Amino acid sequence: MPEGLEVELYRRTAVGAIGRAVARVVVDGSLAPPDFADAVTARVFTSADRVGKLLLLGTDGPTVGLHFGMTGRLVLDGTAAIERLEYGGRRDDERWDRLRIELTDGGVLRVNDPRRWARFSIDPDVVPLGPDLFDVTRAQLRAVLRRRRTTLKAVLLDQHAIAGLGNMLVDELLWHSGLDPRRIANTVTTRQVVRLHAAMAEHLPAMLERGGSHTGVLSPDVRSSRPPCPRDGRPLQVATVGGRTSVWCAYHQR
DNA sequence: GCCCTTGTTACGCC
DNA sequence: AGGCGTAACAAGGG
Repeated sequence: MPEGLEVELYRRTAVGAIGRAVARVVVDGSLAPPDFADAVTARVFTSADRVGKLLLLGTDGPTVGLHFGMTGRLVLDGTAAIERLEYGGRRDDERWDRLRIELTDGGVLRVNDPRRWARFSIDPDVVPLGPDLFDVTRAQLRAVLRRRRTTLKAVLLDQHAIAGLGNMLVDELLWHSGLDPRRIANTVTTRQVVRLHAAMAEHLPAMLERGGSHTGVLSPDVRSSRPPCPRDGRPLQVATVGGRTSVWCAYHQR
């Protein structure tokens, strides 16, 4: 599913639309504001940025916001940013195109989303989002955890706290930093915050290089088949924490 | 054919 | 008041 890493790959694909003009917009009206198509038509793309899971396409007019939900894929000129998306559809079926931005040079920028959880916006408000997963400082991470009395898992999934982490990335980072997802956030020690921040700095870029949030130790097949913990051979636990299925090792994550 | 999956929001509770 | 937990949502796939 598109977490911050996948959306960063989408952003890199979207860079290919910079300098190109929009001829026509076809959009699923239930996923965008009423003025969306008019606001984008005849604009020229000027930039491709990202905050958390939100892709921001600058134009010579407004900024276009694309959010991909759980199964949204970005396709530019027939080339998908990610071919095989975890939990995404098996095919790139035309019926699942929720947004088609046809360019004057014959190219097309599409969002293909089987489950219709993508959302499209004009000049989206990024203020409520926390610091981006790649930019968050150790001090920011510490401050965010300090002021919350809910589970570590819930805080890290909260886009207002840190923008861009999803279920799989959070489990992966907690596994690397030896922290139990059920820990109450404001009981995490400074030393543990340092470990968590170091895990983000090391593993987020590494997973991005490998192709996304499914390339970690707790990969989707590990999550389903549940072998012993690759670190210490103890059984992995599975339970709902922070409202999401969580996988962790009760031996080395405390 | 039931049930799992996810990100976000709405809502009720304490 | 406001933080927290949970249900609901869509729909393909196992």
